[in-house]
Amino acid sequence: MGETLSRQEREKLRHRREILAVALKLFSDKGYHNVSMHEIAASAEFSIGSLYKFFKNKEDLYRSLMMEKGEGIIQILNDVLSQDEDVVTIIRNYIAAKAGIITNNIEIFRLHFAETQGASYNIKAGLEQKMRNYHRETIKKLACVLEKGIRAKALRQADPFYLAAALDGLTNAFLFCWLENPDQHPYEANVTLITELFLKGALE
Amino acid sequence: MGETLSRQEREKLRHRREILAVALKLFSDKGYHNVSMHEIAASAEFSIGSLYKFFKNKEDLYRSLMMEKGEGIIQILNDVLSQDEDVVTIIRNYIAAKAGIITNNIEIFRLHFAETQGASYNIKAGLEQKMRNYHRETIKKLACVLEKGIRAKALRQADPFYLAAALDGLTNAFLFCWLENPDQHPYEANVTLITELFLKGALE
DNA sequence: ACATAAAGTGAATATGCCGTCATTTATTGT
DNA sequence: ACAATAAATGACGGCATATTCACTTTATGT
Repeated sequence: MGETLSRQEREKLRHRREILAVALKLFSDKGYHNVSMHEIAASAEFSIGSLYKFFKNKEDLYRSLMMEKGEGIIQILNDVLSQDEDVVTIIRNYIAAKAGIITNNIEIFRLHFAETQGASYNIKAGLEQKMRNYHRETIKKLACVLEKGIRAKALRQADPFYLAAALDGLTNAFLFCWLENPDQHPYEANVTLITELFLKGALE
Repeated sequence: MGETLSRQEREKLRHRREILAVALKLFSDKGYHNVSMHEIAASAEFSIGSLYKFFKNKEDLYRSLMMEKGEGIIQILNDVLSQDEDVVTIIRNYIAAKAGIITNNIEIFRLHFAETQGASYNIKAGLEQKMRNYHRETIKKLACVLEKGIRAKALRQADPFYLAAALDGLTNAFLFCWLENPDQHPYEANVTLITELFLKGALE
């Protein structure tokens, strides 16, 4: 399909993206509730009215932000988990891929963690549900990969879902270290340690 | 010190605690910003005016809530980590203790995760800083314990801080499973799996 | 019984922000 | 050059909610 967009349409898209980028920065710095539409408008150098031409309301803006970034991320992880490699290689690739994803999306993650975790029926219920499902799906996909490893007697006999959750948690731990102090705790430098820890444990 | 409080003083404290309990419930259900002082007042069966007799403002109420619960929790973990036992036993006790703590404080954790993670300078800056320090201190204390294990050649040669972070992340992963679905993923049932995974890894 | 203090109340105030819409400015086609 | 259409503007209405304070009720001490 030769999606030929007119200049005007391309400009419009660019403006939309600019607004989203500004909003992401502000939200991730200050939190959803502490950023006003006026502030976003001013920061993006548009009028408030214009914001409402692009997005139905504040929630819609937030929703668009999360969904559009989120889908790209899921895609990447899915690709890694669909590779035709042996389990250990895929695990290593998964750990490494997460590094790249986070590096390119710190703000999104900050925001996601700030607005989402725990609170079950916050506003944006539908969206968070969807994001959570994405996450769960990824974990499940990871679990499938691990299950093959278990059946091949490469991995320990255990519920693959828990193994997947464990790997997810392990990587997150290092990611948090890194988020708190990017210079002192570079995630990428620890990919090997994470892999080793997950596979062989902390003993000896 | 025989802190003899008059009946009136005891009542006042009780009222204060009741308000905090109600606020915790509401906050953890709906998120800080989606609960009004009026709602807390009504739910606690006090007038708004009374709330402001107890707490300077909404933020002060929240702050009190987090600090008072938080300090108790830190205390428990510190105790576990100060036991005079071998490393592996302490690790197991730590994992188990976390189960108890979370069981008794689900709301606090929901709330903490919802309001705190990631967003670096949200409101309540001072408080979150303090909470984060508490967490860091606990991790450090855990790291000290692990370091002894490393020196004794019981644990793998690695930065003890990272090992501590890893254990923290691993337990959190299971806690999240449990938070999302308490019946299907009881944390307590998995203490052994967590310990095994941390010590020996996923390989088999 | 009475005075004094403490606890409790809620209408009223002040603030801040979401979202609208009548109007202005820019762009396109003829 | 000139409609006709699309994009952009920002003052303003309306609403939710934090906080105050003048007042009422309850408790305490003499």
